[in-house]
Amino acid sequence: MRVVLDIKFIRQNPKLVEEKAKQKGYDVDIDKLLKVDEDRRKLIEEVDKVRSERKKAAEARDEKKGQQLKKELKEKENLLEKAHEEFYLLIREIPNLAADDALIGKDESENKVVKQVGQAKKFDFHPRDHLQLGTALDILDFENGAKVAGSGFYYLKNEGARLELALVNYGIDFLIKKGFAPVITPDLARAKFYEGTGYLPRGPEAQTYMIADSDLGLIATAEVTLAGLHTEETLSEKDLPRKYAGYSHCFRKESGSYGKYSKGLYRVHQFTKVEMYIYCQPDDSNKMHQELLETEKEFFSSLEIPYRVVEMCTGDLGSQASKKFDLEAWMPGRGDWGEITSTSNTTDYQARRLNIRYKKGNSTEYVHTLNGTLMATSRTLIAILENYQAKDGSILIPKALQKYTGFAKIPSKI
RNA sequence: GGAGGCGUCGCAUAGUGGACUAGUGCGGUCGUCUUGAAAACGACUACCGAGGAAACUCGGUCGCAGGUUCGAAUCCUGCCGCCUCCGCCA
Repeated sequence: MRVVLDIKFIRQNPKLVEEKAKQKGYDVDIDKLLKVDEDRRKLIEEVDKVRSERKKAAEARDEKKGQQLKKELKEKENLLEKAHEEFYLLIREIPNLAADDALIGKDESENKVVKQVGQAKKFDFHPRDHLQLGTALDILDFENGAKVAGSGFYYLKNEGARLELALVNYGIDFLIKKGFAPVITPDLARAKFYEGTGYLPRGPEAQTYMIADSDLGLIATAEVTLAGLHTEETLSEKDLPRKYAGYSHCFRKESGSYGKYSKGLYRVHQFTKVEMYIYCQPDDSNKMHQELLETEKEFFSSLEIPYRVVEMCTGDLGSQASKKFDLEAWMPGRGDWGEITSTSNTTDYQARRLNIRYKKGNSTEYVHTLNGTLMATSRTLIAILENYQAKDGSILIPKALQKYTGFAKIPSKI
């Protein structure tokens, strides 16, 4: 595991790092970190010195001295290893710095709606929720999903299945036109890629399904596999930015999530997602983040689904992000807005942990990485079914999507 | 799933316990020569860490992690990956 923030930067700006972490709601002990860092560096010097002596003794074929140095080295190396462990334990807890222009706030209640596109749709009848609609139309089947895989799993059937495929195809085409390279990623990844992207694959809070007797987990987002794509690589300046449109299934435990807002497709254990992921030069990442947000907006505008843009405040950024925006679509079934996309600028946080760099002139630097949801099929289906429903329970298909579905309407069966 | 082989610097290859301070070729960069270019010749050509204002010094890295040894690219164990053959199978 590599460092999260540059330790040299932390040494030089301890107050700033502490304050920025506090804005995110992280209580970090910088003094302890710096103390451990100092001890660690002292031990490195000592170990290097003994190794240097060992080398000389070996060259002189001095067995007696060599044996003695070997013992000494072992002791010092053990101390150093302990110091390293302690150091990494502390430094990995330090969150990425929020951007200087990030919205300050303590939790999600202080997030801010920065834009709204379209109006919360009004119906001249009482709108049904997607679960009622989908079940009645025989396109969505949670009952058999539960029978076969458990609560939170579902079957998409008939026009439902075709709708998901159409959304994926539309999404991928949409991104290809914007210069993204389409990629189908593995749906499983080794634990180090979860850690590298800033997710915890194990532990009580973990969202990830791990495969028993292995180091593999089912991915919760293609962000993990798309970041893994260039792990341990040094890219060249001329192939940046790299933009990927990743297609994958996503698996989430969602343990402890209940309530009316978790109903139906809103919170499920498996869904399909088209994810955008960008590697770029540090100077470009703000611009790229805006592009990701604009792309998400354009996509949902094209589907004519009402949405609003929410800027996350520092308390809701998580460890990885320096800045983050969500799109929330109008969901008539619940009569409220619900999250459908999220885009983060993770600056060099993931790049440091996964060692993804690029050559800039003579020097080698960490890239910046960004991610954004183009579209998760489950929640997009909610928005389409609920916003496009007619009084008789039939569903109109958004115009932009008709070319991909091959039908313009799901006829009522009510 | 079974058997065997392999993993060395951007690429190709040498190296099988101490002179490896990892050699050589190709590629690349710079220079000399040239009106210009080519050729030829010469130099340089990986990454990480610690110290230092810097020049630089020291340490580590031969797929990854351990081990044996005064000393490991080289020997041993585990893991990862690749190749060949067999079996099975969409």
